[in-house]
Amino acid sequence: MDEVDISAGHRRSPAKHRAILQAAIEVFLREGYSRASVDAIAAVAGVGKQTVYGHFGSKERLFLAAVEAARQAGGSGAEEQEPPSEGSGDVVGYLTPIGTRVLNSILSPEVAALHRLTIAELTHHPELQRSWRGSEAAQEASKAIAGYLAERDRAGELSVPDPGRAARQFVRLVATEARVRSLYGTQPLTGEERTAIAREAAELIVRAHSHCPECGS
Amino acid sequence: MDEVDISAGHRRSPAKHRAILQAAIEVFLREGYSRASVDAIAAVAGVGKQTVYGHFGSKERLFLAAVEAARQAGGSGAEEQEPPSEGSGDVVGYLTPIGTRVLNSILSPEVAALHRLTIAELTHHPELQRSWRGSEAAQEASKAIAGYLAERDRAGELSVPDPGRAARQFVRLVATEARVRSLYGTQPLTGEERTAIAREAAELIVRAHSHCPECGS
Amino acid sequence: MDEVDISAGHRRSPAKHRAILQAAIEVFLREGYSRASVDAIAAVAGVGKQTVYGHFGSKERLFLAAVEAARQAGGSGAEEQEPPSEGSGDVVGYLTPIGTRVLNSILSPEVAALHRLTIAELTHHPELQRSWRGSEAAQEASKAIAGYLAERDRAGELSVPDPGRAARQFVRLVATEARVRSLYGTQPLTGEERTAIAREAAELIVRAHSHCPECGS
Amino acid sequence: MDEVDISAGHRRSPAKHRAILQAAIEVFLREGYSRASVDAIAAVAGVGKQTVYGHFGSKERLFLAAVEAARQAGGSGAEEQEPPSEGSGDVVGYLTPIGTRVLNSILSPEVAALHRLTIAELTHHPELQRSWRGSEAAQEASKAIAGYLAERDRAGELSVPDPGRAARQFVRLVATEARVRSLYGTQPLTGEERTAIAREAAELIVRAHSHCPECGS
DNA sequence: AATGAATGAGCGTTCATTCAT
DNA sequence: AATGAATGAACGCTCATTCAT
Repeated sequence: MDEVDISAGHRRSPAKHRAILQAAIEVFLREGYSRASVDAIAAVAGVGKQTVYGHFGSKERLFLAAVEAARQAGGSGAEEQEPPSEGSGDVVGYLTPIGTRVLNSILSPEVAALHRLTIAELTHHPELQRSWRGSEAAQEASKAIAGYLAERDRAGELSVPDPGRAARQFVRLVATEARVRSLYGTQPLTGEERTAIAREAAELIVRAHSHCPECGS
Repeated sequence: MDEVDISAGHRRSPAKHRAILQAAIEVFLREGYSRASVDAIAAVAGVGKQTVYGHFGSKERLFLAAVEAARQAGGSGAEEQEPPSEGSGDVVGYLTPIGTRVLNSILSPEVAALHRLTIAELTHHPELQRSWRGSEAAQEASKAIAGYLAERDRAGELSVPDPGRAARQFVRLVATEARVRSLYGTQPLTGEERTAIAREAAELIVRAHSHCPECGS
Repeated sequence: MDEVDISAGHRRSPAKHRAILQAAIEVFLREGYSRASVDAIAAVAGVGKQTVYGHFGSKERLFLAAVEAARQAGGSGAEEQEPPSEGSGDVVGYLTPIGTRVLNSILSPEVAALHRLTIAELTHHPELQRSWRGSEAAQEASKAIAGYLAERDRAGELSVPDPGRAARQFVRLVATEARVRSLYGTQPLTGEERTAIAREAAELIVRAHSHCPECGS
Repeated sequence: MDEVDISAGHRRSPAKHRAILQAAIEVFLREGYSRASVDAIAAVAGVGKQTVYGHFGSKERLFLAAVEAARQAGGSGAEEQEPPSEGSGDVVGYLTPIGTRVLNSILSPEVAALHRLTIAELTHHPELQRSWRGSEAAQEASKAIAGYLAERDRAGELSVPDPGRAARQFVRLVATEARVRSLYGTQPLTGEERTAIAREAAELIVRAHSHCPECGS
C-alpha cells in the first residue's frame, strides 16, 4: 500500500514528484543546465510541463532540487562495502582498497557527472555552494581513515601528528589523480589504473609517517 | 604584414580574427557555452555576425578555437617570476613559494574559468580533450620541481626514488586543495590561506622523502 | 438560510458565490479581462478553482456576472446625499453641486474602472451592451434635473421647452469634461476643477434657457 | 523611385517596417493589447516573428508605436472636406454639418477602435497619455468653430463672451452623444441620428449665445 | 570580405479548463 | 459541492544560422 500512491489523486502525488526529480537528474546530468529543456524533463518523467511547474515552480528551482537529490543519492551506497579488517601492520595494504573505493565512488557516472555539473554552474547558481560543501562523499571515508591513522599512531606503528590532515591529503590525492586521468570521469579507468593510483597515494602517506626502519625514531 | 589591416577590404583581416577570438574568450568564459550567444560575441568584437561565421564557421568551432587560444594565453605569463635560488637545505622553504605560484596561476580568474568551462563541456565537445592534456600549466612547474628533488636526492639531502611522481603529487595536492577551498576559483583565497596550502603539501612531500634525522637512513 | 454556510457541504454556498463575485470584480477591474486569471480570482476569493467553474461555468460568464454585479453596486450609494433645497432662483448654484455629485460618482475608482472595462470589452463581449444601457448612473440624476428644470419653467423663471434634453445635455457635458480631463478616471481632479467643470456646464444650460433679462422674453 | 524600397535589402527595410506597423494597427485595434499575439501580427505583416522584434524590440513598444501611427493616420483625412461658407446668419445651419463631420470622424471604425483601445490600456500603458492629448481630432474642428463664433460675436449676431469654451462644449456634446448612442462606435448610427445629434448640440449653443429676439440685448 | 536583416525552431512560462478524489 | 493536480495549447521572446547586398 505504500508502493505507489497512498491516497493519491488529490494531493500532489509524491510519485510524480519523485519521477520528475529522477528525470531532472537524468537530463540535467546528461545535458547540463542550459541544454536541458523543461520539455525534455517532463517527457522523460511522463508528465505534462505544467505539472513540473506545479511541483517545482521554475527550471532553476527544479535544477537545485535535482542537484540536491542527486547529491544525497550519490553519497549513499558508497559505504555498503565491508570495512576491511582493522588490525594489520600493512598500512599500504589497508589504505589502498579504501582509496580504490573512494575512487570508484567518485568515478561512477552519476557522481562524476554531478561533480562536473556543479563546477560548471557554480557561477550562475551560487546556491550550489551549499551542495558543494556536503557533496564530497569522500569526506566520510576521510574520517574513517583519520581514525585508522590515529590508531596506528597510538599503536606506535606510525608517527602521525595530524591524522586529519594526512587523511585529507590521501583522499585528495586519490580523487584528483583519478579525475585528471579520467578527464573528470568522462574516460574509463581500468582496475589496475585505479589500484595504482590508490597505492601511489597510500605509499606517499605511509612514507611520510613511518618510523625510521633502522633506528625507530 | 602583421600591422593591422593595411590590405583590408578583401582578405580576411587578422585583426578582426583576433578581435573575435578575444571576444569569444571573454563571453564564453563568463557565460559558458550555451548561454553565450554569437550575437553577443559579435557585438563585443565589434563586427557583424556574418563575419564571425566567415572566420569560424559555427558556434562550436569558434568555441573550440577560443578555448585553445585561451589555453595558450593562460599558460604563458605564469613563469615570468624569477626561479628561487636553487641551493639551500630548507626544502619546505623552497617548495612553498613554488606551490604558491602554481596556486596563484590556477586561481587567476581566467585560468579558473577556463578550467571550469573545459570540465563543463568535456562531454559535449570531445575535442576539448586535446586542450585538456596540455592545459595543466602546472606541469611545467612540475618538471622544475622534479629536477630540484632529483638534485636534492643526488646531494644526499633527501631520498627521492621517483622525483617525477613526488613532484606530481605535490602539484596535485596544492592545486586540488586550492580548487576545493575556493570553489574552483569562484571564491577568493587570502594570501595566508594560499601559503598554508602550499606549505602543507610541501611538508608532506618533505616528510615522505627525508632521511631519518637520527640515524641518517 | 442567508447566515453563512450553515447547510454547507452539498448545496452551493451563497457566501462563496458572493466571495467569488467580489474577487472577480476586484481582479477584472484592476487587470482587465485578458490579464485577469481565473487562478488569481480563485485565490483572492479563497476558494478552489473548480469552485469558480462550478458556480460560473467559464471565465467569460464569470466576467459578465462580475460586470453586472459591479454595475449594480456602483449605481447604488450615489444618491445617498441629501437633495439640495428645491427652491431658489439661483439655478447655477443649484445645478453646480448636482453636477459635482454626478462627476464624483463617475470618477470614483470603481465606477471609472468599470466604465473603462466595459468600453474595452464591448466588441468581444456583446452582452455587455445590456450592462451599458443601465449603467449610466447619471441617468437618475438626469431625471431629477429634468424635473427641476420643468419646475423652473412652470414657475416662469426659465424657458425650458425640452427639460429632458436639457438635463441630458447638462449631464453629458459634466461627465465628458470630467472624463477627458482625468483621462477616464486615471488621473485625479481637484475639488476646484470638479466644481469648475460643473459650473461651466450649468452656466451653459442656464444661459440657453434664460429669459431675456431686459425684456423678459 | 520612392515607392518601395529605395536601396533595400541591406538596411532595415522601411517597407517591412510599415507593413508590421500596419498589421499591428489592424490586429491591436481588432483584438486589444492582450489578445493580440505577436505571432498573429507577424503573420498578417507577412514577416517572421524575429523581424518584428528586430524592428520594435517588444510587444509593448510595438503597441505604442502602432497606437501613435494609428493616431496620426486617423487624424489626417478628417479635414479634407470643404469648409462651409463662412457667411450666413443661420448659425445652427452652419454648426450642424461641422458637428456631423466631427461625429463621422469619431465614429469611423478605426478612430473609434483606437479610442476604445486607448481607454482600455490607459492604466497598463501610461505612455498612452501622450498619445491621448493629441488624439482628439476634434480639437482642430474646435478651433475653427471658436473662430467662427468669435466672428459672429464681432458681427453682433451672437453674444459669445468665451468662444473657446463654447466651441469646446459644442464638440464635447456632439462627440459624447454620438459615442454613448453608438456604444463607443460599436453600433452604427444612421445619417438622421447623426444629424439630429449635431443639431441638438448646435441649438443649445446658439440658444445660449443669442441676443434676445425682442429687445436685442 | 563583411554587413545586419531575416528566418524557423525552440525556449521557459502561463493559461483556461478538466479530472480524479 | 469543492478541491487543486494535471493537461495541452499558447504566449512573448531568443537563438544559431542564412540571405541578399
